[in-house]
Amino acid sequence: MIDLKYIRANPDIIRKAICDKNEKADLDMLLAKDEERRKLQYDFDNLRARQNAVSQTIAQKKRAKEDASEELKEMSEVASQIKILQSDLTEINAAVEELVLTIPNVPQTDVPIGKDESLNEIIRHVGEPPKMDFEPKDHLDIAMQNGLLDLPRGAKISGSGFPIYTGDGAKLERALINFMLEYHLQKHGYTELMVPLAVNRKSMTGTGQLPKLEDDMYHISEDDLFLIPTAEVPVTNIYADEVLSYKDLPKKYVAYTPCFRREAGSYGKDTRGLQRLHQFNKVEMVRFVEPEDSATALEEMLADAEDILMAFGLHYRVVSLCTGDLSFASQKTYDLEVWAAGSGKYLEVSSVSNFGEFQARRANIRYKDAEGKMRHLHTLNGSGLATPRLMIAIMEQYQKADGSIQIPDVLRPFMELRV
RNA sequence: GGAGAGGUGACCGAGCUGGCUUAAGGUGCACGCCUGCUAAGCGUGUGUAGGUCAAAAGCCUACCGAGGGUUCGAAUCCCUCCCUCUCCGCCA
Repeated sequence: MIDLKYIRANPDIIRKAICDKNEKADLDMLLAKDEERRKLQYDFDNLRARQNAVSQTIAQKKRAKEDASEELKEMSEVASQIKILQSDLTEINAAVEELVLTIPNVPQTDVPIGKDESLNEIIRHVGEPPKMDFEPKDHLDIAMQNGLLDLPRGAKISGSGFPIYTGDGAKLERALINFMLEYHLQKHGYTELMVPLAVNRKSMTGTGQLPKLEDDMYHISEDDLFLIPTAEVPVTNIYADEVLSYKDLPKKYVAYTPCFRREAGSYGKDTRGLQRLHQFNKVEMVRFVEPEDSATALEEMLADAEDILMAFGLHYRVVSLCTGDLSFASQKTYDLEVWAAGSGKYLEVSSVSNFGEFQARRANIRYKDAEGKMRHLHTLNGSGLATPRLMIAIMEQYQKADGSIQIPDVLRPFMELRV
């Protein structure tokens, strides 16, 4: 969340951020409630001060066996006033809190302004589309021909968007996950975590999925738990309500998890095969850094994700999201889009974002800097990578004329483990 | 799910027959002093958040797992919930 003091001091910046991000937060209501809150707080504090002072007097008089009935009479009046103020204060604090949580993060100044993805900025292309002397097939056709997927039966047991990977398809999926994990561990210095796949409401609020995206998530009502839409949620929240030392930073974690997304209300578009799923696998990178380091860390994480695509020898492009396409919590985001040769388009396989202190405030993650000052740290995360579209790209970019697939060399050892 | 014990400041830990605790004491940390022997001793300081203020200082308020309640006054009494530990039950 944004610092309330900052909002109060810079309402225009916030107003512009809400507008640029196509959000619908009621800033004026928030400012009015905040004003009201401060008045109440002031009255409450003064009354409390009075009560504390007189209570001391009462205690002294009682000890000296003196009469304190006059003070007691006054205090019974004060106490009832305090009670009223207290409940008003509780109410208004909750209202302010609720409103603050609807204020989106402020985009960085170098983020292109635009209302939707059509105004995203393509930063660069890397590699070349493979040259083929035959008509490339679509990944679903390739997968069917090679027996890698069974989507109808996935749909039967769960619903559409829940894929079954079969035989070598399952093995390839597992190889991708293992390769990416090991790559980030060995070459990029991350620490691996295995984390819960169901998290509570507090965690979802901490990273910013709630309250906005509740309808997009699978919810276990009996226990009020949510299936994670990304490992970002459990991993970022591991330090919620904690105070770290600057000596502990930066922290770099990588975690593989399945991800679950209801994506309420989105049908039809780009849903063929593995393009858009309710359950998919993803290797996620998360960093906790000092504020001064987050801009650099973002570029590093982008490079970490790109390394995977380059290791696979895939053609892709790097996109900087415009304000309208930025997520609620993000200050700046790069997407990596990989070339799907069969369908002739670029597919998003990674999103790398800097959240500044936005998530750290929400989740209450702080650290003591070298001067001993308590500060909110910065969080970042990036997919490294999501597997379904990566697999699409591998199938489509590495297909041969006969419909078979030539697995990238770096994956071979992961496909051929022997027991 | 059942029974018992417990959750106190960065950490350990006292207080828990309500007011003389602005949460004792210790460890750690910071600064200073002392000392020739790989360290110890002594002294001082040491949280977070909100408010007030142009700002700082100062002052006020809140915070002893969370939320309610009783009371003039709650770390301390009562209720609900969460979590941890031990034992039992159930289960991969």
